[in-house]
Amino acid sequence: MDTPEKAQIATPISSKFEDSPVFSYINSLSPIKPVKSIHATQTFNSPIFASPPSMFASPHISSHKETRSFKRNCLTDPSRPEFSNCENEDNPSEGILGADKQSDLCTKQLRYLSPGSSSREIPIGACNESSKLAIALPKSLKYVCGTSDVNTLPDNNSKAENVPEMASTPSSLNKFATDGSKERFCSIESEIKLGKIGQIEQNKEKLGCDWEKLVSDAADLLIFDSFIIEETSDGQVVKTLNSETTSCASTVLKLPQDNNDSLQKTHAVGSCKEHDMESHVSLSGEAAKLKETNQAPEIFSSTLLNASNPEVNDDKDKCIHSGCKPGFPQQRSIRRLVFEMSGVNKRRSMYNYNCGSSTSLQTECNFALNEMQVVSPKPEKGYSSHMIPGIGLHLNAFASTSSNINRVKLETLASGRQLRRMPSSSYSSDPLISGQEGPNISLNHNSAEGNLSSCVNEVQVMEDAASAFGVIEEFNQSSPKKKRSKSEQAAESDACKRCNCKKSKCLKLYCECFAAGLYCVEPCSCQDCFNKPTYEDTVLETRKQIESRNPLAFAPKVIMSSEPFPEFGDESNKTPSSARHKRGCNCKKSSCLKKYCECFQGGVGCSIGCRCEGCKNPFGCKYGTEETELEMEETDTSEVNASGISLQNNVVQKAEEKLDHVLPLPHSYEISRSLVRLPSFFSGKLPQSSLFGVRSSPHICTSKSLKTRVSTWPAQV
DNA sequence: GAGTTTGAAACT
DNA sequence: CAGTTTCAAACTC
Repeated sequence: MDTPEKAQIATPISSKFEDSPVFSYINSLSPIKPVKSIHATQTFNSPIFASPPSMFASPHISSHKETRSFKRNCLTDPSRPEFSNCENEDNPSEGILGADKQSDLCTKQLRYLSPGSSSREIPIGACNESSKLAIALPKSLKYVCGTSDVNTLPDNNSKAENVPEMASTPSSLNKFATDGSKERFCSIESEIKLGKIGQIEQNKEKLGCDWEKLVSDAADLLIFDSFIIEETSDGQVVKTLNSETTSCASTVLKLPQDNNDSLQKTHAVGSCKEHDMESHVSLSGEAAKLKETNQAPEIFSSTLLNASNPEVNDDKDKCIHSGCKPGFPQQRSIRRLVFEMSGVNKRRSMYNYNCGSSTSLQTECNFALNEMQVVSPKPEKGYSSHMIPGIGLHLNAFASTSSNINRVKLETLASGRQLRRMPSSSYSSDPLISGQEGPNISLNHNSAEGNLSSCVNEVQVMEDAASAFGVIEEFNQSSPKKKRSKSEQAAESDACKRCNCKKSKCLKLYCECFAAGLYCVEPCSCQDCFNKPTYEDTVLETRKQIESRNPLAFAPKVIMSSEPFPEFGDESNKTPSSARHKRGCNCKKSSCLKKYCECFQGGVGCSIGCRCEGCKNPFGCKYGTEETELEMEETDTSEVNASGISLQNNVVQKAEEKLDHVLPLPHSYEISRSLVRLPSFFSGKLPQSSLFGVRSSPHICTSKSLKTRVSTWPAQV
């Protein structure tokens, strides 16, 4: 079920690679060349990854991590097409684990490796230390390939002990044998690195088939690491990284069948575990991988659950969210899991859509977001609770992107204000959500032209919207500080509050929680709720149905338009950005001035896509500047209530003021302003670092956060 | 807190 | 696709 995509992607690339003149040329070259070519390939494959020189090491690395997962998904490392195929990987394990475990095994492996991936992060330090890693890792990796090959073909004996059936296995291995390019690389590298890799070899032999299976992932991982190192390295920590990687991998290998144990053990590995957050990121990355690989959602979910829970528990104390109750973090994790699981399915569908067109932007964004979201096992500061209903978790995920984590931290450091705005700054551990994530973000930025950038924009939009709401909120409050803090408190206390469904059983889009891909939790006052882990199957099934009906049902409702809305004048930019509601509103009586209006609720202007009547959306009237202005005048002379048109004038202005206030950094300041004033300009063109580094706040991006901020003010309006 | 309004979601 | 119904959030009192 999962292989098709991979196969499709991997095979073509592989053949391409082999057929290309470059390939033959490489073959004729010295052993070292191939390595470089591989690197080049990776680099080439990861145009998205091409992260701009980052000022901070950690973000940089993070981006790579994310990149890696992405690479797997979209680009499929040409160097490992054979490996990419789960079937092939699993085959070797069949004898040991059984067919039913195959998918599980893949998943596990990915997961296991994820901790190892954390080692990548460790390498941050290591990276700095060693410049050779880039080479060493790939080599070791290659070596692995070679090994597997060797083991499979000539040296079955060694494995036979542990894995008698292995000998027959390896269609994948056979592939290796036949695949000259790969094999050659592997063998060559093996020869070169043989001395250094003795350790690995030993492990390999011990591990047997498992090793082979892991190799693919490990290879990817290692290569990735090397890649990272290559960029950042200048030292000689090659061994360190190898050892780390090895240890991680070995750990993984040793505990392939026991998810829980393996996970824990993996974390136990010092090198792998250095940072919980890091681990989370890795985990998320792996999760994304799994999704991409179409691994069984259940497996993933369960695994993730197991894996995440412990950490979540650890984070219990960290849950500073006022609304959070003891144990709530767990719930949140569960909720998130739901989303993740569903996200898997979603992603599949979405992924297909990505290839499409109209929805590609959104889809990809969602995709990325989903990944991020998935990864967010560590709801550090009540992020999940900050989701904005209707806007979609995707954004949330995006906000909480693992990549963001790093950046967010940096941001926090840069300006304390961020803390207030983004209490979840640390939450960053969350995914892609971050929205799919720091690294991802980097990727996004790098591929500025890509849809991902749009995703970023989306996030930004949400941020702006949130800010705008905050502005409105402040604007409407007589004693800003006091009331505001009050409202914020209320909002935060409400952050964990979710739905209030009575008849829908929380299995329809009416339900905020369900729509957001979350399980209902304690704060919900729903009745007869089925949106609980207990009814996981039902939830997933329902989601499926809804998605089958409308693939974008769970997609973000507010999307960033890469192109400004021509129909709008410059003033249309009253919207923080060129974001628009994906489907448009249909307001008739609210004049798009109340939260009944999804556009208004999302902090975006109405577009021609809206069927609203008498639109007065302060964020941008669908009729355009002229009409908006006209209406403003009319309202001015007539009955502009506090919430009405007056807001239109004030929203942008206040937003800017607030932004000024909020963003102490001149740089961010300028960006913010430009975002507000020049959506078209900003869309996809702002420097990544600017957008995400300064302004990307998971908190803001979360639908809940937005909601939270907004929740108090409409009434006041 | 109860009741009303509103528009999205769901249904036909 | 349009019309109607259902639903829950937003809003008012």
